Amino acid sequence: MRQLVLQVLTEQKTAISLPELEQKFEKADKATLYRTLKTFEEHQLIHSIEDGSGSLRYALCEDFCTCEPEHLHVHFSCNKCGKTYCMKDLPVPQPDLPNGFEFSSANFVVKGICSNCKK
Amino acid sequence: MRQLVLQVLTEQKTAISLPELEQKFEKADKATLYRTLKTFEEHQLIHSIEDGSGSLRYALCEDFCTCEPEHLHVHFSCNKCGKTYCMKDLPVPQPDLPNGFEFSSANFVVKGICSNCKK
DNA sequence: AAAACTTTTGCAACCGAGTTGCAAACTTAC
DNA sequence: GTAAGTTTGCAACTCGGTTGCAAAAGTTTT
Repeated sequence: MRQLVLQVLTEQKTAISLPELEQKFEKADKATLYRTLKTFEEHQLIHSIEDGSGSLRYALCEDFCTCEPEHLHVHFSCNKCGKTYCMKDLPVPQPDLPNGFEFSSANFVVKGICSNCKK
Repeated sequence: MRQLVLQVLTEQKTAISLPELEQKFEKADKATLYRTLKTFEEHQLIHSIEDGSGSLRYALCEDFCTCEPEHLHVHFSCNKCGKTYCMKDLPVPQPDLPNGFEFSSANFVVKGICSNCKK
């Protein structure tokens, strides 16, 4: 099962949500897929994005990604097709927080129209 | 009802979620509060933040806020107390998107420990 | 002030994403 | 082959959000 999920993930060009993953299989149980994603995430194989669609989306991490703040990248969520892209070349800036606030992670999602829908 | 909700909102130092708002009242119905927030949001009195807590949070907009991209600010979500702060002084940077991608909005949430929990 | 109409509210039901307990199926080790 | 550990599937449940509908409250018209 995990191997199959991994395969689907590698084939994806955009981040996938649990419900979408369910549909890809029709056979596997939601709970299994859910736990698979959690396991992958724990082992830093994938990262999760809160794109505001109501469901978390997941995408493969880069090789050697340690999921540290410096490695975070911007995500783009298309208002039209709903796809969520990993902008791996766009690092998340670390803003100057006020005194006493400690940065540990960040979620930066840009919304708009993707190049595919724009055409 | 709306007046009461507005009052609660002005008293808040951090963004509030629908379930939290419900608790503040004990009397009013979820649906009423829900619709109130939606109405406020439509009229750009408040803005919503997806802080990844599983529930949307709302906070009052600044006077004359038009909710345009340039007016967006960073939000900070504390991992300890769960509060979500509006960093009104920190504008959301507009990253250089690849060709064909059109920016329309953004959600930038920094996570970590807030100054209050740090003490 | 009553009638007609509009708006707001409360209830109940529902949906969808995520999550968990538990027992069955499967692996691996001995 | 049996015991121990792991993975899977089912079912049930939680929780935030959302909607239809009818009652209540508020407005306007006459």
